Amino acid sequence: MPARNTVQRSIIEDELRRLANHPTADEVYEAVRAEHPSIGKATVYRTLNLLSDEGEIGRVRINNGADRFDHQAFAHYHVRCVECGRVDDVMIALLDEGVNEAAAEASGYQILGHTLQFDGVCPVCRAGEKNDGASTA
Amino acid sequence: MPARNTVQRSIIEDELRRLANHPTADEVYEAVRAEHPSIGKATVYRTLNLLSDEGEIGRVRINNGADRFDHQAFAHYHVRCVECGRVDDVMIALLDEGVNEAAAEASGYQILGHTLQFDGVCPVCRAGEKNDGASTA
DNA sequence: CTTAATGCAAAATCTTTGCACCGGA
DNA sequence: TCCGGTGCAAAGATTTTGCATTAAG
Repeated sequence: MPARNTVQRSIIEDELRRLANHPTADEVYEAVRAEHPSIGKATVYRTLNLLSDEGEIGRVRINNGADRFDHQAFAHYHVRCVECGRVDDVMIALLDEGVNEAAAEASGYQILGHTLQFDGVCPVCRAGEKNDGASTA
Repeated sequence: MPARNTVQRSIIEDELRRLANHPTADEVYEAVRAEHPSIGKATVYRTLNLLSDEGEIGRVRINNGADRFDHQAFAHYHVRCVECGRVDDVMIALLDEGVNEAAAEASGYQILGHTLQFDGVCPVCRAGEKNDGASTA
């Protein structure tokens, strides 16, 4: 396959693992640039795309705009805070295969997989709005 | 509740219902503009956002770029064709509430809801690539 | 009459691409 | 050597915003 083992590539992969959470491509870029100012944004985007295509890393598409990348390649679910936009892992059992089969029957599609994303309020934001109502930033 | 009942608003809502499928904001805009050339793109985007915030319509975020809007407000799932990008409804039973509860426990979030999106190949695209050779990795 | 909603275009986001040069295998 | 990778900036795609004007209530 492709993949030439460049320095940039491991730097980016490293940084992603270090950020550990679910950074956007731009956040990875900023982090990388902090230590290696000469690395270009395009390289970060290209590399992240490459890695996720290869299955080395995961990509989480969130309702808030930017894609986020996940250092964990194996399938798992995510939850997004509707208040602050943070994204965390949801380590619950994967849905039964029967769900995919039911979807195939209901839609006529050949189902390749699924994505389950939860929406909620993270512990921090819950604490911050003890009261309720008006979400003031 | 809607704030002000403008003509544009019902035109846009109407058009969305007529398109029926899962058009992007831009597709709605084009359709609306065909009959009402004076309506601006920003109004379409603003109205679509407004309606989905109000829960009048649904919003589906897809992996291929633009958001799509759904004239059906009630919760249901979607499948996206990885070949052509088409989006269709998947009318299967909603996941058990237990899933949300499990997610809440696993993440510490207060879970408000979830989104389940399937990826697959639509009937049309499957027909177009008859020979598959079972090489689906 | 009041003021939210509209329309237009410019601005803001996020991501990809063209091109010349560089470095890994 | 050879050609994919890189860096830079400009181009693309999508969505939002500022502001004067219009129209709903």
